[in-house]
Amino acid sequence: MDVLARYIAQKNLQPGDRLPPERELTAALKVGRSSLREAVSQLSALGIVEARIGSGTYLLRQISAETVYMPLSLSADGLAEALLMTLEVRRGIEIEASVAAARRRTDEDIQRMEAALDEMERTHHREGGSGKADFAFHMTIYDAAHNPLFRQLLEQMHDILERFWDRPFDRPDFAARSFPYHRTLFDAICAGDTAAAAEETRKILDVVEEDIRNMRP
Amino acid sequence: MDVLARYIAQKNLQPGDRLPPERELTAALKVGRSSLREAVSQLSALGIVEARIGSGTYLLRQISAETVYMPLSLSADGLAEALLMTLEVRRGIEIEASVAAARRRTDEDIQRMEAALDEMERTHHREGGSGKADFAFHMTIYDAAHNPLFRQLLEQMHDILERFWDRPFDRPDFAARSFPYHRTLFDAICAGDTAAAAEETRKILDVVEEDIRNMRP
DNA sequence: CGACTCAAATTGGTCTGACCTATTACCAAT
DNA sequence: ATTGGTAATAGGTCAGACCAATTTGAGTCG
Repeated sequence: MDVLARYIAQKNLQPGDRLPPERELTAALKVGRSSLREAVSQLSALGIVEARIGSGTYLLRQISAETVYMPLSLSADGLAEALLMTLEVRRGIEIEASVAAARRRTDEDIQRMEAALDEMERTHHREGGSGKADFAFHMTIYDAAHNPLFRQLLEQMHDILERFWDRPFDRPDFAARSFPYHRTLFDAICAGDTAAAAEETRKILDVVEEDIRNMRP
Repeated sequence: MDVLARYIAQKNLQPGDRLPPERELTAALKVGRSSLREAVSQLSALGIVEARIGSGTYLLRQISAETVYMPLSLSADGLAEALLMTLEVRRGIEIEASVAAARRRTDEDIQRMEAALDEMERTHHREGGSGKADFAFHMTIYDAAHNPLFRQLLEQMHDILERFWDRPFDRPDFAARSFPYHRTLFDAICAGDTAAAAEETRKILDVVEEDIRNMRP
């Protein structure tokens, strides 16, 4: 796997790029196809690469020689319980992300966040719910924190939750009461007010938690 | 990989147990050896399993049918940067864990936490450093939060970081200044004072962050 | 000229069987 | 009881064949 990763890094492949076919890689790296496939298989398990049958193997995330891999495995029984448990963890991470964003946001970050917030408010007034626009706004906050782990963790937690609970974030009224706090959170981050940023984030997630509890049968 | 994972879960294998040899597994799961090896390879990349040549393949962490895998990859310039990034995330999670512990700790939790704290203080006065006992105390807090995700996440983050930085948590003076805050954190959790628990946790991690920054070349 | 069809080439996925090397287990000699 | 060496065991690698899904492109029809 290290040899393959080094090859990818050295060729300077970008996310979306296609790797050479396996039979070519075996020649280039001078290994048998089984070994090569095990390496690809590992990168695939780590979410670095995606193999599409008949098409090719594609790079999903950029890697370098210094890339550190941090595979986590989580188990919980019961969907609603699992959701509430992950929400609790998410609250901690999300608050810290907001604090970091308030501390490190650049002017560019502010522009991106405001654009996403405007888009979200438009969608909200037009369709009632926010859904994807809401998530997009939060993503701009993670990016403003300038720590890639925030985005990776929260993005993947979001993905996983969405897979288990049928469209919880697309319901028109879901977490609607959290709507006004998004603007106040944005203001706090702009002002560099870490305490207020933490507080507004907590308010948003409290609404989400309440709504999840109410949705539970 | 799913088939293999299901097999392990169904056989109720525990961490440390040895899996059947590959040639037997191929028969049991009715797949070729290459496919089986790719699955093992993936579990190995995810840190679930460890293959030791000539000896066998061993289970490292328990898995179940509902286990979700969340592989993260972090590219930073240098290990210290990576450590600081993960520390920032860890701070968020750890604070939330302390808050949850202050809210939900039982009498049993308090007993376990106090025992671990006493042990840690003894070790500290005897050897100067705390090391494993420190981590053991924090683990009792995660358990007192009564949300298994906290322990799983923080335990794994700890493991992974330890692999990359040579014994950072065993240095005699590392994070020594955080020592008194452990007792105050324990008191806050006992008293159910969530705000104080958050504050003391933050103090501990601030010391850790400072020490990491100072250790940097 | 454009859209559709279908066959060939490409590409990842699987299986088999062979051989290598490190580890472990066992048994005989001391 | 200890030691030494040998055989069995187990993971690691390689080669070659075949399968199935996708992509490509030539040819055909409207």
